[in-house]
Amino acid sequence: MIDISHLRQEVTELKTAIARKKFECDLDSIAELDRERRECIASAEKARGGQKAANDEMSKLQKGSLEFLEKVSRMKEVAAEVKELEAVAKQADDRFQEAFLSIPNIPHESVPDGNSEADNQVVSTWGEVEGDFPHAIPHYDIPWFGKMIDFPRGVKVAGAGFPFYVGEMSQLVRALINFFLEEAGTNGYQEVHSPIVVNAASATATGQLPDKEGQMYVDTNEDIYLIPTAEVPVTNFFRDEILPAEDLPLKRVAYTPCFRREAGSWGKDVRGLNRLHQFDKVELVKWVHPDHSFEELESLRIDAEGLLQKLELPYRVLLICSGDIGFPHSKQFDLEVWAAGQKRWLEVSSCSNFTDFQARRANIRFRGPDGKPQPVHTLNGSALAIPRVLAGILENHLQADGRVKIPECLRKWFPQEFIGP
RNA sequence: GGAAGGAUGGCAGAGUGGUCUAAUGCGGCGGUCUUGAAAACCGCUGAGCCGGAAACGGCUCCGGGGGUUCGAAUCCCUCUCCUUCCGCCA
Repeated sequence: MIDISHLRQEVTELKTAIARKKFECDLDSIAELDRERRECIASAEKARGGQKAANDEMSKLQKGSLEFLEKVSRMKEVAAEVKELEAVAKQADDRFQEAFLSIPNIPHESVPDGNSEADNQVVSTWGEVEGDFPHAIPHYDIPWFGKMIDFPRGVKVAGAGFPFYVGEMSQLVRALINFFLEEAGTNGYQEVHSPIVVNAASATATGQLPDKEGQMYVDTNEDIYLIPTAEVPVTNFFRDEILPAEDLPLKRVAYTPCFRREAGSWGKDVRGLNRLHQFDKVELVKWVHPDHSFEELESLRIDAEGLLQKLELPYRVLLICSGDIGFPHSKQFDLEVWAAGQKRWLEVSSCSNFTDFQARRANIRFRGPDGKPQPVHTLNGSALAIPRVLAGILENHLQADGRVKIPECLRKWFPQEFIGP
């Protein structure tokens, strides 16, 4: 949800900004709905005020008196009128709110123009990208891959996209989770262990509903959703709260499984670990003062990048263009690992500043210097998504003897130097 | 799953149809007094929306939604959540 003053006072600027996102959105008629709504509310409140004043007088009259009875019959009309005007006002308000909620967040001025992912900018690259990897093969073609990550049994037990990680591979997953959590702790993020289901209110606050309903697994009996990312429960931790200004910035990290139906992407890049219905991810979330959110986005991205560097994985940083950025995002960086075997980039992290967009929906505020509550800015970033990092490790660290070298930083939780036959 | 009782301001807790613009207490903020502090005393004390340049004024909010009534924190329906007891259980 954007700041309504943009709609009232800077429609032209707002139009330009929204147009950059390639969203269809009729701001003129939404502004008109706002005017209608305010008119209706004003007349309903006026009528209601009159009714209240009359009621105060009535309370001073003798209950059964002639004057009282006269007044009752007169007030019946007023009551009906108030009811009618209030209904009209509520209708106008609902119409406006629904339309208003459909306005996407404003892209930051530093976000480049563009129509699609083809226009995303490569900000930087790190490591031996597209270098000399004589043994490189796609991770799913490594001879022992199927033994350690069992897809057929996952299909039998759950369905496609729900593999088992077996033995040393399971330990490696656990090592990655521990490594990510511990690094985040060092960087000042407090660890939380979160619910992995959320209610509709939470999913609406972060923007999954109504926009991406089809992407989530839902239990209609309980009206709860399996989370597509820890962003949803963790951001909602402070929903409907006013945070002490001195607590900002607040930083949290959570490991959770994530569930995505991936409807509509059937058959697209789904081999091996590239795209799963359930995967593990460590997520960073920040609530910050509005003045510092874009600096906080930089440090968030640097926190995520540090992990890839310690894992010795070549990667690039993409600045997502205005046409490819998400509905609630103001600015977004993606981190992509170079998968040397598949010879393609795999997205392992998305770091975003939502400015006040989620905070307004979620009603997360802090007290400004004037004592008035105002929305915080929220940010989050994967650090990192485990299966694709695993794919990166398998493809980039594969040795001539068919084993895979495990990065030094994981040694604490995974004592062996190699994994494989 | 069964039964009963609850949900009121930052917290505790009154209020069962008409100055409730919600008592009282605690906490918090400001002031008086004091060398300073404490105590005591005095004052203030939430959120949203509408109008307004502002000062300020109005409307809404007593878990959510709906209803009854001229009038609802208060009565009715419904949903959610909490507590206690019983049952089952990691």
